Amino acid sequence: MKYLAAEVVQKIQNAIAQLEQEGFLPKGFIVTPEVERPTNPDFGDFSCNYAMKCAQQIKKPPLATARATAEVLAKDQDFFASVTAIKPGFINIKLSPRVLREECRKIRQSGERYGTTDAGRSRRLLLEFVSANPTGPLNIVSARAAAVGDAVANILQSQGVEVSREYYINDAGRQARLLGESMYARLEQQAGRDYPVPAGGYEKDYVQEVAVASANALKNRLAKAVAEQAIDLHKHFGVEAMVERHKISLEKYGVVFDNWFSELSLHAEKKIEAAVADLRARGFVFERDNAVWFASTRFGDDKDRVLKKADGDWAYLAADIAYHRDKFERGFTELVDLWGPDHHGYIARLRAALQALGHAPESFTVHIVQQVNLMEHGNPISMSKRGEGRLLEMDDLLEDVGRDVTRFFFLMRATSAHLDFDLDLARKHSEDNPVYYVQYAYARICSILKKAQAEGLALPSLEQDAWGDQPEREELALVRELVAYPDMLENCTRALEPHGLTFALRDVATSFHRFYTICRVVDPAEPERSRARLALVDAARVVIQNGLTLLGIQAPESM
RNA sequence: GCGCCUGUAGCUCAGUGGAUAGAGCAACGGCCUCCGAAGCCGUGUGUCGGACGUUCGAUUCGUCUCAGGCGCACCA
Repeated sequence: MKYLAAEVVQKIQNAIAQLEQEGFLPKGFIVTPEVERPTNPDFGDFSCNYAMKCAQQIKKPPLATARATAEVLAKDQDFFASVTAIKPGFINIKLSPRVLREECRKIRQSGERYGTTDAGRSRRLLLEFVSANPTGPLNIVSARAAAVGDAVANILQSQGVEVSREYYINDAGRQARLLGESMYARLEQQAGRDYPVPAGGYEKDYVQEVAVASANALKNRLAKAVAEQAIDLHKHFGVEAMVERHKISLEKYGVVFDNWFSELSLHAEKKIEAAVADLRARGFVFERDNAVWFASTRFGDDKDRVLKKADGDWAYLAADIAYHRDKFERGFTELVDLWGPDHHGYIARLRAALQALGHAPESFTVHIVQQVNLMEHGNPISMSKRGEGRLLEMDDLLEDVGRDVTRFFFLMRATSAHLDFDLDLARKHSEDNPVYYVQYAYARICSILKKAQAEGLALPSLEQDAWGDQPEREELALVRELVAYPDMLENCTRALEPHGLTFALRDVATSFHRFYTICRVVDPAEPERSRARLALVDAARVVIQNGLTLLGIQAPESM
C-alpha cells in the first residue's frame, strides 16, 4: 500500500526532474527529497527541505530552488491546496481537501490493513527477547522486555517483515545448577538436616514449592539417587517448572513466542563444537594457559575471550556464539536481541564473533532494555530477585494494574531509557491514566456509532467521501492526525522502537476528543453533515484500533 | 581506570540537522436541559548539564568536560 508521504515525495521528484529538463537545476545531482510533518500545523501537511540540503552542491540559493519547485508543484491543483517557498528554503505543502478526503476513505476501506505495507517482505528477522534465567519468576524488566519485544514484532510484521519471536532458555549453566542445589538444600532442611543453601543460591518461597513438587514427582528415581544425581534431577524439574511458569505469565500478558530455544540442545547436538570449529577454520581461535580463546580483539573487542575454560567446560560465550550462528543457519537474515541492562558489555564480543563467522555487523542488533524503577508514593520499590528486597514479580504487577496499563506504561518510553513506573498513576482507573485516555476515545467512538444507528443515520458507504464541504478546523486536524499514522509506523519500524506509537495514539485521541467537543456528529436535522462526520469518526476508530492492536492493548467498545 | 546508557519545564519524559523546543503529571480557574465530564478550554516556567568544533542552520552530529545509573570473570 502506498501512503501520502510517498506520493508527495514522488511528486517532488517529478518536479525536480522537470526542472532538470528545463535546465534550471543541474542534472543528476544526488539528493532524495524527504518530507516531514512540520511542527507548526500552519505550515501545512508536509514540508520539504531538499533545496537547502543540496544548495551547496548545486551552488544555488535554496530559496530560489524552493520557489521554482513550489511553482511546478502548485500547478497540480487537484492534489495540492497550496505549495509555498518560505524563508531559508522550506517548501511547505498543503494537501487539497480532495486528497485528504480520499485518504480518509482509504482508511475506512483498508480497515485493519491501514498502515501496513509490504516494504519489509524480503526480511527474515529473528527477535529474541525476555530470555530470563529459568530460576525464578519473571521480574519487572522482563515484563518491560516482553511488552517491547511483542510490540516491535507486531510493528515489523505490519510492514511485511517475517518475524519469529524467540525465547532462549539458559538451562545449561551455573544458574540452573544453583536452582537444583537450592531445591535440594530446601528438601534436606525440611527433612531436619543441616544443609545450607549454596552461596548465590535461591531462597524465596517458590524454591520450596517447586522442590516439594519435584520430590513428589520424582519420588522413585530420587530414592536411589545420590546427592549429585538428585541435584541434577531437581535442576531439570525446576527449570522445566520455571519455564512453564514463564509461559503462563507471558500468556496472561498476551505475549506468545514462536520458539523456546534450549541452551542444552546446543550441547546435545554438538553445535558448540561446530561453531568453535568454524571459528578455528577461519583462523580466530588459539590456545593459551590450557584454555581455548577467541581472538575477538581482531574485531575491535577490548580483549580476547575464553571459549573453553581450562577445566574443560565451555564458557557461556561459546554457547551464545553457537546459538546465534544457529539462528543464521536457520535462514534468518537479521538478528535482533533485547537484552537486560547488565549485559551491555557483552555486545562487542558477540558481534565480533558473528563478524568472524562472516556476517555483516548490521545483521545483528542488540537493544538494551533499561532498568525499571517501580515508584510508589514518590519512592522506588526495591526488587532484588535473590536478596532481601521485596519480591515484585511481573505477575504481581499485572494483577495490580492490569495488562493494558502495564503494557502501555512500558511502551511509553524509549527502550534504552531508564523508566520510572508510576504505580500510583497506573492504578488510577478514572482520572489521568493515559491508557484510559486512548481507550476512552475508542469507546466514545463506538458509542457514537451505536447512537447513530439507533437514530437511523447510516454510516456512509466506503466509496463515499468522508466529510462535507466546509469542515471545521477540528475535523481537519483529526484527519491530519489519522493520515500521519502510516509514516509514524514506518519510523517505529526503522528505529525498532514502539514508543512513537503510544504517543501517536495519544495525539489521535486528543484530536478526536477536541473534535467531539466542538462538532456534533449525530444530528438528524443535518443528515448530510452527520454522515460525513460519521465517516470521519469511523476512520478514527480504524486507526485507534489498529494502533492498539499492534501494542497488544484492548480496544474496548465500552468501559 | 575502561566501556555502555542517561542529563530538555517543579516531577516523569517526547523531540534520531531545520522554522516560535513540546506532552503528561502536579497547581489554579472555567465548561454538562444536548452523541459517554475516564472529556474539553484557559493560566507558565526552559543557560535543551557545560565548553569548543562541523554546518547556511545543532537539543539532535564530533571532541572534551561535569553529574547520575549500570557493567567490566576461564559467572551465566
